[in-house]
Amino acid sequence: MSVQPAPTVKPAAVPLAYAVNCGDCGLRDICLVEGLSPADLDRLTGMVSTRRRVKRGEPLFRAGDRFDAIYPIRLGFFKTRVTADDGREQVTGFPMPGDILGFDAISTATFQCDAIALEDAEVCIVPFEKLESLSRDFTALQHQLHRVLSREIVRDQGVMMLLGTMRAEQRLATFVMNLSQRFAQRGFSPREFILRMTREEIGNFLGLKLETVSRTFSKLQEDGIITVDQKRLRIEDVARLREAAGASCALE
Amino acid sequence: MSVQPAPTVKPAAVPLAYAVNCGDCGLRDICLVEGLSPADLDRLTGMVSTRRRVKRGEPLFRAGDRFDAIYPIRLGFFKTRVTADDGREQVTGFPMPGDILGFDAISTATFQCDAIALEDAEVCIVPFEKLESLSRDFTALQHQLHRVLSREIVRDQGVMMLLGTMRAEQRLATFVMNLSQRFAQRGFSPREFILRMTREEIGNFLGLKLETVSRTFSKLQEDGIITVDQKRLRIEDVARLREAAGASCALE
DNA sequence: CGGACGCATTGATGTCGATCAAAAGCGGCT
DNA sequence: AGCCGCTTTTGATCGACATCAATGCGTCCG
Repeated sequence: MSVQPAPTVKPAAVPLAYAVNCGDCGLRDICLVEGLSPADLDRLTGMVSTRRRVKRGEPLFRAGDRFDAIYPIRLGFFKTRVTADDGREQVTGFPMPGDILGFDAISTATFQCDAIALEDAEVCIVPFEKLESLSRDFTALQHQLHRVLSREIVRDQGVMMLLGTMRAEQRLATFVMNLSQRFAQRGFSPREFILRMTREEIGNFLGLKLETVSRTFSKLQEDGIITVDQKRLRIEDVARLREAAGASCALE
Repeated sequence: MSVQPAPTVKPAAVPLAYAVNCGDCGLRDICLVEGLSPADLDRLTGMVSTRRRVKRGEPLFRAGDRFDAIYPIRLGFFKTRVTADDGREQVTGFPMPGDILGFDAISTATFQCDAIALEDAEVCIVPFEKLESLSRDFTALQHQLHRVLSREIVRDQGVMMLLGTMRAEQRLATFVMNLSQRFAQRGFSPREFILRMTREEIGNFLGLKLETVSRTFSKLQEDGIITVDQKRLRIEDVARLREAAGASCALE
């Protein structure tokens, strides 16, 4: 099976690629654009005319790189990863189209994590100075920027909850619920999708070893809650999956 | 011993309390104020004339409360805590003077966590709409707000690294190193301080049980790295503590 | 076609931290 | 002072997940 550029089930109404401006972009409701007037949209679009493609396995940026833009994702999954001095790595998330990369870099003007494309991907380039400048003129954009930054903080709290208080099965169920919801938000099937990341990457994110991820997938499958075949995952019983997740799947 | 309003060792030059404006505040270098001109400071000060005291054990805000201001801490330790539907709790941090509470609330205009005072405390009240408005006029403030939001995201990445990859001793050593550094930044002794939180709260933050925290403190003490007597902690060997922390103590 | 490599699955065993339990220290209150 | 409750410490045991190991499967490539 070849690497697919988008999740299994394509939405009827929302062609993700090839939009030429933010107003037409299928991701407008998720990205920076919410609540902006058409005229405002034109100004925003003018700013993000540049795009960048990233090949599978390659970094969009690395920790230490100089920061000058944030990157809304147009296409493809990424992983973000921080590395400690002694080499320990922690995957901090799996951003997908509509999510925005680079907020960790604002504080020091230097990226603090690596962003690696898990498949061939494409991002918008939003020069941060321009964004700041535009958001001074332009209240709706300012609000939206602050909301998106805050949303990232809330997401991180959810991950802390997961890592700090959940057992393996709950972590994995929460992870699957979260992916499902995010696919749904983007117009894809919440019931069946392709896992873009390896068991090891999932495990690293969830604070588990890859063997535990594999075993736990198998157990959820034995229980009839999901079906997993390699990277293809289907949710068979949403209610019981939610139950297994402990009813708190607020990672995003 | 009674509850002390400030850490053990008082700095000579920086009286924290009783500053009447942001320019005089001992926390200016940590809080929102960095890089602002005197005139700018006056305008900022005008906005935060209100303060609020919070008694030990009481909440400054709770999850679900309506958001309209952020709260730079002037005095006292807090804990922030998120609660899952099923009652699981996760302490997400121990903010201290100079840290700012409430950024999790911007995205939904509703607080997502509880902020509980661990001792009698005092915060500034910064109405968020006014702050946004002022930061539109006022580039340095806008930058600083973005930096502080981003800093919070980076901090959270550090916590994920801790919860996802470290073993108990490493977690606790990292925690102590982090407290030490934050005291140092604020002009207090990095070598000796009072723990404002219980073993249970530490454990909850670090993803450990209180017994494990206690045992691990005892072990670090046996090894001559620290001395702990109830809530009083002294670092005896910074180098070995750093080593035990795995050389990555970047929680803040 | 066949071999090699990366990824996933499954089993056997080990270990760190959780859990259960008891006792002691300290602070607060009457 | 004296009692009570909360916090902390320490010990004994248990269990979930890590670790070590072997095998299988899919894909890529010579």
